[in-house]
Amino acid sequence: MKYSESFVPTLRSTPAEAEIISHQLLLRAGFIRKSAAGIYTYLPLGQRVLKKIQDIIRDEMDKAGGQELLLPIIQPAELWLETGRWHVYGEEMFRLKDRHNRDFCLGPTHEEIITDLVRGEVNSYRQLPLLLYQIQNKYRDEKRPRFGLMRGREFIMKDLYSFDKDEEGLEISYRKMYNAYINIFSRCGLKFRPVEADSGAIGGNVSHEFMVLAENGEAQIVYCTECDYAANIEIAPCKPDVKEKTEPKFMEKVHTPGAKTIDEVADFLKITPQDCIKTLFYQADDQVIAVLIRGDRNINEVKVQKIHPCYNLQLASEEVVRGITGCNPGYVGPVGELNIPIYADLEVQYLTNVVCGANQEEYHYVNVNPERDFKVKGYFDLRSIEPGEPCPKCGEKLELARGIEVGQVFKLGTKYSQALNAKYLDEKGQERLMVMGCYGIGVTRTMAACVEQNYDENGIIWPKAIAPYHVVIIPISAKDPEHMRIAEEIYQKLISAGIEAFLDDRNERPGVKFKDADLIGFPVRLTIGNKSVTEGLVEFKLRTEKEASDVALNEVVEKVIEYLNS
RNA sequence: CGGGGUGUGGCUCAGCUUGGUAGAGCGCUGCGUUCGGGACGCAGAGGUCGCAGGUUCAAAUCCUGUCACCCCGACCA
Repeated sequence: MKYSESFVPTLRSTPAEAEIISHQLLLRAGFIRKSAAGIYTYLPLGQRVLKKIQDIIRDEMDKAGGQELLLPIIQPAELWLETGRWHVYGEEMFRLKDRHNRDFCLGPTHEEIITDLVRGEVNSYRQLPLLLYQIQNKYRDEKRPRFGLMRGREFIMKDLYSFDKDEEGLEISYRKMYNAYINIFSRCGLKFRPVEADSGAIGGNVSHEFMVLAENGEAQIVYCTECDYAANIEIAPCKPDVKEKTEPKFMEKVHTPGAKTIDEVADFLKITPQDCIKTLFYQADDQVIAVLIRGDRNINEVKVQKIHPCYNLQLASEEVVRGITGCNPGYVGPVGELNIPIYADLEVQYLTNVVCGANQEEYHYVNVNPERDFKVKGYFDLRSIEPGEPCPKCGEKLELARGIEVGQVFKLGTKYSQALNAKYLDEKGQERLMVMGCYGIGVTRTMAACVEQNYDENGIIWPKAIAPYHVVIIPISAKDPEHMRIAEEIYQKLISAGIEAFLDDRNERPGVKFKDADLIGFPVRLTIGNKSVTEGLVEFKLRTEKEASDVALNEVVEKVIEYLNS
């Protein structure tokens, strides 16, 4: 492609709407443009990158036995009513009606539609296992689309669904996908980590997320410095810090004016947050529950939701807390009759003579002892793990990192085959439910994640495998016929050799061309200048390197190929 | 959905407090000088100031409503 004939609108200044680096650079370098909040147009360069990612995905899916198909975006409400998700999905779903007033939605995911397909066509164990996938747009009316491609309302996703006879079959399919994902993200040139994950609303019990490591990733993960253990912080199990019980003392009510937070209370009473019980009230659908945790710990809401299943869990409003306790949330505690379920973190049971709110404005209790002074529904692992704690697998130290979730694999089991009655006849003529798995990759998010991980102050640094073009050729002066002739010659040679070359033939000053080349992030840059004319040398520079080197004209193609294959 | 903020040429922004009929830089067009890291000069093109209503002789500016977009929180690939 020649720059003069291309549609690559680069921007000098960063559009005000872009906050994170991938959004800024993809806009500036002419890869994407926004159409509406969370909805983007992929310009030619962006589309090229997406296609490369998709091609890698296709290759690995096919190798793992997947078959590509294409499911509809517009899906009938009936299927979603059958699984109950028409209501569960709520506001997140884009809904529409046809002219006959029938309900449809834009598919946020495709479990329903694929299970419907398979239940109609597959009825014998001979037809299983089946691995079907698509690369398709997904629609989710996010409460808050943000960060450019990271959280869009329309995005491209690869989703594969596995249908197996039984759990053993599912295990095999799951392994295949897990390994395929490792291949895919490795080939994309990403630094990533598979981690154990929560299966969330999609359902199932076993799940892994694939996290691209990036400083401003939204997800927090912990990983072991010794073994291969890694998990989303949401599910990493915590061992309680067991403390020796001391002699219980008399519980007393003390005046603690203005001390509402744990830190303020600890400060006021000259104790540490570890000597406090933090009491939080949660709205769990239409019920209110209380959760107790040691003062220095953080509650993990995913874990709370596991032991108290509900659709929606959020901190209760101040009014609700007042309604139950009669006081400000800063002075609440488990002592006394709350008449709501109280759950406590495992560590709470080891506390003796600690402090908690007295359910009275400006008062706390001291020398509170669990079981003696209050009862709970049970002790569970309800907190978030912290860096430095022991690995649940080997006991060594855990470290914390941030990541961008680009893929997730789930064992669904029979959740959808049950709801949609997807059955087959086994060898004995017995009717059995298919056992399913689903496996997603956010294609557009992967592109953004890649930029988050590969950039410098001048622009994007694309990994070779997914760069929109391999090489940019810059003739220093478009007016110098010799520069142009040599540039054109190299351009043609590269193309003949199957290399994706981009010739910057614009009549611009060299600085402009260098800036754009860096911004766009071509892995290799070839500069043709006077030295090319007089000495037959071309400047060869890698986007990842600071320094350039001179290469003889007739060795350039070879050198490029050598680098691209390395 | 709660909280905060912003809408003025393609992009970044000033003007708004104190109403008087729209500006700068970048980008774009033409000519000239330049030419190895976002050049310079001259001459141009381009804006119903998000939209609707109101106040006023007069509204980008004041008032009301509305829409869009961005950021922070709770949910997700």
